[in-house]
Amino acid sequence: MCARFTLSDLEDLATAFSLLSAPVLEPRYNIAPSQRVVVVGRKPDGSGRGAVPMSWGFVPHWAKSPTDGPRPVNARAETIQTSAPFRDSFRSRRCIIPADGFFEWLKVERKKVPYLFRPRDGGYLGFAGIWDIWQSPTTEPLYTCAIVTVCANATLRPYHERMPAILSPADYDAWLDAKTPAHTAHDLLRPAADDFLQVIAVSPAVNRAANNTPECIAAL
DNA sequence: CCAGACGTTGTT
DNA sequence: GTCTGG
DNA sequence: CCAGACGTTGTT
DNA sequence: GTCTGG
Repeated sequence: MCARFTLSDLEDLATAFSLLSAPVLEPRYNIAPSQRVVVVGRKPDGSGRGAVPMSWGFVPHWAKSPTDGPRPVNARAETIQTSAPFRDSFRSRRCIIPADGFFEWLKVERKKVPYLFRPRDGGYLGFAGIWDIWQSPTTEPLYTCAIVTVCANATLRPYHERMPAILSPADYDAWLDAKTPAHTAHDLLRPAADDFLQVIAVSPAVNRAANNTPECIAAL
């Protein structure tokens, strides 16, 4: 789940995440794997939050190359503390990936019909994420991230078994703080409340990753 | 000991 | 069918 | 996630 | 990097 999302309403991004600025100037209606995403983290000196662009699709720091092996866009909460690629990042490189909605598909008569899920009352989603740096002697460091998934809630269940872990704003600091104990951080990974998200049928325009227009998030 | 795998989703 | 790129 | 490409030999 | 299988 969550292999496509949107970040279109930039007006309040900075205030929603206590950022002085965000590395995004253009709205994004159709964010797909391998593309650049905004990642919110704690500044190294601990003085609040910062936003950094990263590539969506996790590459562990020990990978032989970024193209050797899969680049998962999701990490299962159930196994994130023990899986080899993810466990170090879960301990010390947690982040929040802002969105204003995400997409799922239903297969209807062999066609993929997309739906947009977003907060019923508007505002942002903060996906729980993890990140890592991959480096080689001859290239720039590659920053990558993945979105943590949990079981679907009642809203998602007809569409998919999994959903992104959506943090409540009150938990942002604890999630980002590398000093937060792993079991405490893990307790923050829960399905959203059943009444939190609304479902909106949208145009198949979103199916093509190259389509990055408001049509992708407009209700049919 | 070294060599090789390590991750996700969906679909069947 | 399966892998890669977006 | 979906969309799109995927291969060879020989010859230029 | 670290763990598993041979």
